[in-house]
Amino acid sequence: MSTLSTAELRMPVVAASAVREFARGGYHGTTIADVARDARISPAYVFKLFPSKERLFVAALDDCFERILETLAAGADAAADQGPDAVLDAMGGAYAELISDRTLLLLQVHAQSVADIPEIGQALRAGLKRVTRFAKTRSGASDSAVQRFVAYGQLCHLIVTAGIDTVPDEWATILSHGIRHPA
Amino acid sequence: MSTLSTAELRMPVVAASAVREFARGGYHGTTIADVARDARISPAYVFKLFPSKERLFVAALDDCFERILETLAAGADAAADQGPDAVLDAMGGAYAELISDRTLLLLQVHAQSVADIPEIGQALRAGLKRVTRFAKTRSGASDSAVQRFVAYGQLCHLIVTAGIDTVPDEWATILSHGIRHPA
DNA sequence: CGGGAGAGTGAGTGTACAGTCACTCTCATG
DNA sequence: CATGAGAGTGACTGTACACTCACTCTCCCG
Repeated sequence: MSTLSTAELRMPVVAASAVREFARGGYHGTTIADVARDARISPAYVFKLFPSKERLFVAALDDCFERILETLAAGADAAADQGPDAVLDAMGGAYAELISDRTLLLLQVHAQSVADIPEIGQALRAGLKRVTRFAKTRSGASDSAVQRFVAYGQLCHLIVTAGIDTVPDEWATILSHGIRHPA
Repeated sequence: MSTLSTAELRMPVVAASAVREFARGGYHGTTIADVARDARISPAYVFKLFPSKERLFVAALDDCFERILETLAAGADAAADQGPDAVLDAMGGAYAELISDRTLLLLQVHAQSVADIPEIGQALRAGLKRVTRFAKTRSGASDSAVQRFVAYGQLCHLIVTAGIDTVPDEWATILSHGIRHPA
């Protein structure tokens, strides 16, 4: 095989593969070989680009939050009404659409589950910090409205990961009611 | 070593060990040997009591929800004001106290992360069904109040797993404000 | 006392995986 | 064309782990 790329160009591609694969299997349930296969490179080369599995996961998580922030910004900008609550609502809609393919949602849940690994916990907090601050400053909503925004986001994560949206039962509709199409 | 117990008595003890160990390491990050060590039996005997690691995890999760239900019931009974919102609030307080040692909280987060394993997803939904139904019927609160109850519970899980309660920064207080002592 | 049921284990087996290393191949430059 | 920097890999290592099996030991019942 010939030289197709530089390490600088290859890294974000591998990070994107890591997002997909870690979202599918979680940290412990995903192998370097899985990511390498998705990125069409050898497992050995993954270790040339990232020093360890932990750092690869962190790169994936950073990418995940980067995309979320972009989406929230776009959603906020597209809001017809630029009042605080309307902007927050528009962000919620944009987020719901973003995670309709489940990948970024699952990665966050997996990250929560291995947040006791110091570097991962730190990356998770950094991402949440960015999301919280952006939601607050861009919308100008009250602290409690921002808190509610995040809380219902977490509920949405639960609904999708547990497959509650596919349960046609009353308890399931209580939890899912009004949550925007986690299709 | 002598015969100390019957399988029937041993099973719940091992399940309790499984709750502790799986809460610590998650499904993929915990070995049967870890659980066996905690329960002071050999790894081989764990497989005499439970047919597979998956089923052991399910047993742990069932135990976890059993304890949560008991706690919610006790909290509700102890409420001075038996109005719907007051009962729900009392349940929230009891839950906050229950998960102050993080074990049951972490197990739920780990369960969410491996809910794509069919048996585990099923057990998770069964637990959530019990919690949701109990919260609704025992309190008599509105659907949206019950939904809010669960949503803020999930926010609480995020705060604890990500260690947000230890961050002395404004974004962290926005998320943590009013959440009862996740110490 | 003989035997059988059930508690409990030691010693494996097969496999999978994080990380390493010596190596090749390509290409730009002097 | 020589060389060297950097892209990329095959083959390996050491270890860890889910699960199995043949076995022992104890105690109860006839």
